Amino acid sequence: MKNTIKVERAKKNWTQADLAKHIGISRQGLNSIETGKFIPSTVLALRMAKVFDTTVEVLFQLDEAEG
Amino acid sequence: MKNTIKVERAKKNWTQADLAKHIGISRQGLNSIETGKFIPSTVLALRMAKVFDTTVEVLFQLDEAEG
DNA sequence: CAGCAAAGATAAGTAAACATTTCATATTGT
DNA sequence: ACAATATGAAATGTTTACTTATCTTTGCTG
Repeated sequence: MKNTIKVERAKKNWTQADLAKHIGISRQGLNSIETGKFIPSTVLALRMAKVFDTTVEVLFQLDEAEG
Repeated sequence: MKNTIKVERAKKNWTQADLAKHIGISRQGLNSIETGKFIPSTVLALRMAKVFDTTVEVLFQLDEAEG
């Protein structure tokens, strides 16, 4: 799964630590999500979409193998 | 977190087993998601939204404590 | 009423998410 | 270039998503 977290973060000029704090996870946890090391729960995805004022579908995109 | 999986399933006249097969998880796993026993991964949420031709936000709603 | 399919629930086990700590490597400002 | 800050990443440990199996309940249909 791909994501556009870094882009959305840049729009708000937030660090990983900033975003992590907003959605209630550790900085390292967010880093692992952002770099695709693990799949976030739907709660986290919804929280992220909310703070970025966008949708889960915009933030996360399934790739071929997952579709 | 609340969800409208049952409603969407009813629209398509699918059983839990049908939906589970479509998104690639066990029937019991889907049952546990549908009844709120655990939070699905974003991949599953996106797959569900896709097969129902809707969005993750429509299928899953954070409640107060999670918002 | 019998019998089957759909659904809910629970227990035990596995895999993966997420935390914490720590260290290395950019990137940026002065 | 130097220092401070931001990011990437690995090891270890805990929690939780998810599987498989089993049992019960509900509702439908012969």
